[in-house]
Amino acid sequence: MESPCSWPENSSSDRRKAIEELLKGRDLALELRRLLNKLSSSSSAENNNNNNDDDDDDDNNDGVLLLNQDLVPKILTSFTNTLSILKNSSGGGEYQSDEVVSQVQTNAPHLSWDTIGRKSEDSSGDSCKSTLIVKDKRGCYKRRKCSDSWTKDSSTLVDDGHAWRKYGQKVILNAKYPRNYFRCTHKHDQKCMATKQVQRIQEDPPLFRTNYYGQHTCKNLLKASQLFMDTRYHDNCPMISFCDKENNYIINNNSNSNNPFVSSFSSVKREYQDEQEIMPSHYDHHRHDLTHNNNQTESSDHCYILSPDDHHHHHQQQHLTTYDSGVVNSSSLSCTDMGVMVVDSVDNFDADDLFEFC
DNA sequence: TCGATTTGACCATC
DNA sequence: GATGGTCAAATCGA
Repeated sequence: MESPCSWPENSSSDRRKAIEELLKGRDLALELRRLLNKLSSSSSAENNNNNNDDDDDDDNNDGVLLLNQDLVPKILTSFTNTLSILKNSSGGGEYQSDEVVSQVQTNAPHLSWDTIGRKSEDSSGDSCKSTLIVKDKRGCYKRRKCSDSWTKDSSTLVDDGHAWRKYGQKVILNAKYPRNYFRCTHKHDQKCMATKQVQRIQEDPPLFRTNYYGQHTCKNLLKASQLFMDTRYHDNCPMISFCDKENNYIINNNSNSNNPFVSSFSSVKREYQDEQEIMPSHYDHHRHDLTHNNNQTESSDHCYILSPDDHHHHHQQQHLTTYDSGVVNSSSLSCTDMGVMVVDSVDNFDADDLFEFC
């Protein structure tokens, strides 16, 4: 199996920077945990005594102030920097979290799109005869030879933040699973010609290959990576989503219509629905996450699931269940008003594990 | 009713 | 002729 970690040789400094940022983030998270534990203990003590102790209030206020003004921004900055480094190291593509990405920027004939939305090739070579395509001929197209394309291999079907619409499915010769064809939802309204093909290529462990063709030109809904980053701007966001090795995003189930995440996710959700047919079991897995089913016992690497009903229990220790190679581990996390979760077992965090995801 | 999916047909490329 | 990519009518579902 192809190694999921593929840092370019010239990005060793990026890797080092990323490690430094992650270590910094870990230290800050530990500090945050310490503060939260302090707040939690003083809060519970206050409840037990039922006294209005001014000193305790001051301590809590100071702690919250410190969280708001110092630790949380630092932690967010640390992870933001790390993601930025990873993004830059990924060859100019969008932030890739866990998939194997092989960008294929070939020196191929430049693909252009004709006025009727069908692509044609600009080529001076004799072998690439440019042909005019008549729209009213059904199925008329130029077979894709090469283009601005890249490939992702992933163990799960991941949300790339774009709205896709399935337009075809094809049984491929010598392939066990059919290939699914997706185009950008905004193909017609914004002339966005990005497409992708998703095909399951391996049964166990499940592996999916997604080929992307063309760049999005649409002003799409928020991309997944942006969504993650933007959580810092939503003071009321009940959680920060950690993306695990399987890219099982933890989704806020709070139906807040003002949250662009919610509205934008609907389109992605449809994609998952579609891709259920590609990998029903993993789609179920996604669905489990989306519905925050904590009773899940199905194995999945490092799957963090949060009980949906707990996210508004501020300053309260919450239970985080991790599934690691079939062994259910438990660690605790803290959730604050700022929507920050801290994995209690951060000591076990290995930065190299993260790099394997890149 | 409208948007998304399914699926057979069509056509370019190999 | 085989194969793969796309279209679009039919169908589905919210």
